Amino acid sequence: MSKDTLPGLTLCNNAMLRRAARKLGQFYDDVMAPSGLKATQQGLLYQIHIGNEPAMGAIAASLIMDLSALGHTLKPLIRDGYVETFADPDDRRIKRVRLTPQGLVKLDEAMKLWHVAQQRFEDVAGKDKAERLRAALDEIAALDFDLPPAS
Amino acid sequence: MSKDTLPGLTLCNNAMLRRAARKLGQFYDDVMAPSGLKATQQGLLYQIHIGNEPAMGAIAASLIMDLSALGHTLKPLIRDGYVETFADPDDRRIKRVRLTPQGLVKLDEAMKLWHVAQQRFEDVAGKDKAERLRAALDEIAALDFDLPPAS
DNA sequence: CACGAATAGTGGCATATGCCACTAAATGAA
DNA sequence: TTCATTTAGTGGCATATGCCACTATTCGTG
Repeated sequence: MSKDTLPGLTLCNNAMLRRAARKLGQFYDDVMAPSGLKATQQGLLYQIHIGNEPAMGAIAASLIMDLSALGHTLKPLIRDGYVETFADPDDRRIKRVRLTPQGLVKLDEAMKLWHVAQQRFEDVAGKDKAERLRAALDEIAALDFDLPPAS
Repeated sequence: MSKDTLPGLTLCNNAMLRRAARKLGQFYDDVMAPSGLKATQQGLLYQIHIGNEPAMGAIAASLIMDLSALGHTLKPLIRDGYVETFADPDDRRIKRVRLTPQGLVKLDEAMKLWHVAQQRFEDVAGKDKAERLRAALDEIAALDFDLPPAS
């Protein structure tokens, strides 16, 4: 195939996903900036909030995030006093996570901005389209790419 | 709203996008691992390849990526000898990028793996669904979130 | 009970991305 | 031509994510 007629990056599912994620991330981050939180941090605080003092592993699993990545991401939030951790009394391997009172206040503040971004997105993209998109993304997150065992 | 009935993260467009991106990224990275390249790097090499010695700004724009982020991402590829840069003779502010011969070889190798991942994804997700998804993601990338000027 | 296997996290290292302040180069207007 | 402005990148700093090797616990079994 000649270079001039090569298909663009529009063909790679992964590349398109990342590109859209950068775009949307920049927008949400922008709107949330006044709170001092990135959209990812707001999302993480929210996830912790709706969980029942979730274990790190549980959070990582629901966000489809590497456990160590979660640990790293949590650090600035702990440092800033929004989140605290404690060992599960029944299984000391397990570390549970919860919001501090300040974390709760900050989350409230951030959620207001999140609503603005979310609303703006749905206004621009269309509510139906947004909903269908989220459903499609949720499906992808649930896919199983494992090849069946060779035997 | 009570904590028990709070909606999950399934409602945030941005969070869902990032979550799906992590999932798919892990899969593509996994398949491409034998080449020593991450999916992002393969995508970047490809983008450079199909461009005509593109300027950094042009690459950043088409990937919707911050210019400085592109610079950072390029560094390991330059260090490993896959990519080289040179100043545009007509405008020395502009830095153009091209693959080295080794970069071209590496890209070929990576593309073979990319095809495997891409094919597997489409087998599992469905070809139609994948195509519709990419189209939706492309639309998002093209959206304009700016509010009309206040005046 | 003793010990090997499985589970949950941590820390180090590397890439992915962004923002901001700063520099170099090109441009346009006085 | 001169100088303010705009354009294109760079470097530093910070977060986002992942993998791997390693430690601490718990569990299951002989």
